Order: sequence, then structure tokens, then C-alpha cells
Amino acid sequence: MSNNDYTYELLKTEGRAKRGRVTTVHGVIETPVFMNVATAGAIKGGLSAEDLESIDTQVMLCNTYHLHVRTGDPLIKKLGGLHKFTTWSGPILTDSGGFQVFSLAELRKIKEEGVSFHSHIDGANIFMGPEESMQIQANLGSTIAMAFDECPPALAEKDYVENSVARTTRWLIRCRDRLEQLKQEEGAVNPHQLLFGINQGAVYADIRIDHAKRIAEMDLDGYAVGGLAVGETHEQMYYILDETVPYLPQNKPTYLMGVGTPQNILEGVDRGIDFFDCVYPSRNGRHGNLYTNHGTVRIRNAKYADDMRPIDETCGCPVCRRYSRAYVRHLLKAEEALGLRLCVMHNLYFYNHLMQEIRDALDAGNFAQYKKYKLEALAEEQ
RNA sequence: GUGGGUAUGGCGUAGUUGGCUAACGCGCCAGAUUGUGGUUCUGGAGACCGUGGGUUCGAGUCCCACUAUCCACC
Repeated sequence: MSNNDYTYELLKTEGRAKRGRVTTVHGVIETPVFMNVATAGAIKGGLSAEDLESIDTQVMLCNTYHLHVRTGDPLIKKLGGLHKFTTWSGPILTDSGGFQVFSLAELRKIKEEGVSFHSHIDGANIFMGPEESMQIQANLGSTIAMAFDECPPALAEKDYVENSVARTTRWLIRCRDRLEQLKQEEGAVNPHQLLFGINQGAVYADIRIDHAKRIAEMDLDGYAVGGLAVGETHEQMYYILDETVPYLPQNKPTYLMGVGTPQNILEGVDRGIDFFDCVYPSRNGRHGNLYTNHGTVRIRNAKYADDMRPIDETCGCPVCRRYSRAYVRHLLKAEEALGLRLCVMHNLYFYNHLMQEIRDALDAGNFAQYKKYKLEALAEEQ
């Protein structure tokens, strides 16, 4: 299980907040970090690998399920793996497909071996379990593979969640064992591939804690908290993090899956989270909802038609350094692809830069102060 | 000047043989979206139907005049 090319250094703490540094075969990740979501190997909205470099992206997140059903992981392996294929040479994390599978599958189709469901592309029958997910992720050769888990609905009954979490634990053991085999096979794309386990348990703190203890014993490369931001309140999410994260190893990266708003991220960092990812910056960008250091800008609104200021006068991103609100608005209205690209670039830079500010604050030992200031600034009206 | 056509929310239009709180698209405004089933979804505001008369129980729909505008002709 040990991996000499992989380290997590805990550089500094403030309360439970962690400032860390992850070293992988694909480069260093300064944490806390926001991973940029590139589901099918590219950020939606037309961003290239070069664009990601220009907005200080550290980690690209790709999706096992999507790459499996379209193009296919065997072909990507044949072409040299996901890094060579996309030309993104930095760290890549692949989601296991668990989340998609459970949004596509009926609950009764879940069995001990795995899940059968229909492809959203052509309706083809697909079966995916721990071994299948690991095989796909090994073919892709990502830096970090995620365990195949079940993400129960937020409103699931407690006895359902208990059974589900027990199965997720058994699946985790199978994931670990299968990935170890795959990494040692001749011609493995990434023999140094890392595996993160995923904590589940919905909003039941006792289940979460038992599960966290159980998977912490497995000495995995990192630990995610999954199954949050799926319909529960923010208070419930923060409560679960308060209760659960202390039982995950402090000397390993922690990852809050699918979260979230800038506010969610500040609260997550405060509770000991290192990794985040979310579709918000890219999706909101495509919809013309832009983040600034002083509230959000709905760039499609008429009041920006003759506004020659940048999207955010305090932002140093390539978009704000050059283009005006009026022009960006015009591009969206005219359905020019460049409009989407600029909006998504700005929003991802905003998130990446937010994480840089958070790391700077942790380095300086004033995260608490920074968080208070930032939450107020984010709540401002434009 | 003559003949013909058209006048409906900011814009473009639908309104059946006159019949319930005048519809739609765009635009505008406001929400939603959290390990992406790829320019999304939901809601809201806004029109005394060019003006003035007339017919009728009832007119955006029919009649008259006026005004504006378009086309053709002189």
C-alpha cells in the first residue's frame, strides 16, 4: 500500500483547518485546493489545457462513467492514458462513477456485486461494480482513483443507510485489492495510482463516525466525505463534518465531494477539508452568473449593456485583465462560444484564487479573520 | 393626389363565422442549480388591442371618419 512517490505534508494548522502539500508523480498539489471539473476530459464551455494553466488550476477532475460510455477507457489506455490524451500533465482525479450510477439506476438494481443501469447515451445495459470501476480508472491512469461507493439519497431511512454503508465498506476492500493488482500488471498506465476511500452515512453522525473509523484503519492514500450537499441543509452538512472529519487521519488528504459554494468551501476548510470540487463555477459561468470579490454579477442583465468595467475590478484573471462586462454580455446574448469560455474561465479563476487566498491566510495564521472578512464580502450586493 | 394593405405589452407576432380574467417568442426582472444526463429549469412584471364615433346583450374581431405607415400607379 505504501507509495514512495506520494507524500502528504501537513504544513500548518489553525483550529481544525489544514494547510498541506501533496506530492504525486504528476506534480505537487498545494492544499486546500479546488479541483476543476472536466467530466469528459475537458472543462465544459471550451477551455483547453492551456487555459487551465493560465488560470492556475492545480487538479483536473474527470469522470469514469462518462469516459467509459463515450470513447471508452480501453481506447484511452491504448492511446497512452488520460494525461497523454488530454495533454494535461498535472494531477488528475477520476470520480468512480458511483454518483452517476446511482442517479441512473433504480435502487432495487443494486446488488452485492455492483449495479446495472442504462447508459444515458444509447440506453445500453451497463454493469459497474468495484472491480469494473477500478479497471476503468486504471485504464485512464489518473493520479487519484476514487473508490466505488453508494451515495444514498439525503432522505434515506436509517436502516437503509446502515446496510448501504456496510456494503460501501465491503466494496472499498474490493476496490483496494483490485487496484493493487491492476497497478502491478504489465503495461499499467500509472503504477503509482492513488486510491481515496469515501465516507458515507447520510446525516446520521453515529453511522458516519463508525464508518470513518473503519476506513481510517485501511491506511488509504486519502479520504473523502461523500453523500453531502445532496438535499440536506447547510447546518446538517456542517454538523456532519464537525462530527466526522476528526475521525479521518489528519496526516492524509481529506476531500469533500461535490462541494460547493465559496461559503461552503470556507466552512469546509475550517472543518479540516483539503480537497473540493463542484460544478458550480463552470455551470454558473455558462449561465452567466459570475462570482466577484463583492457579490455575484448576473452578466446577462441589461444594466451591464454599456458597462465597460471588467467583470471584477479586483480580479487578476485573463478575462478581467482584457474584456469588459459589456462585451462579455454581448457575447452571451449573441450565443458566441467565446462568451461561455470567458465566463467559465473567470469563475474557475475566482475559485482557484479563492483557494490561494485561503492558503495564504493559513500560512499567515489568520484564516479565522480572513474567513469572516470573506463571508461578508461574498454576501455583498452588486 | 388615386387605389390597395396594415395598425395588438419594449420589439416581432397569434387571435378561428364578434362570446369567459387578450396568447406566444424575444427582451426585462427574480429564483433554482453542489462527486455535470453539455447554452438549463421555474416563476414574475408589463397591453384600457392607433384615435374618435357607430352597430350589438356583448367588438381586438363588423361599419364610418381621422391619423400613422407600407406597396402600386399618376
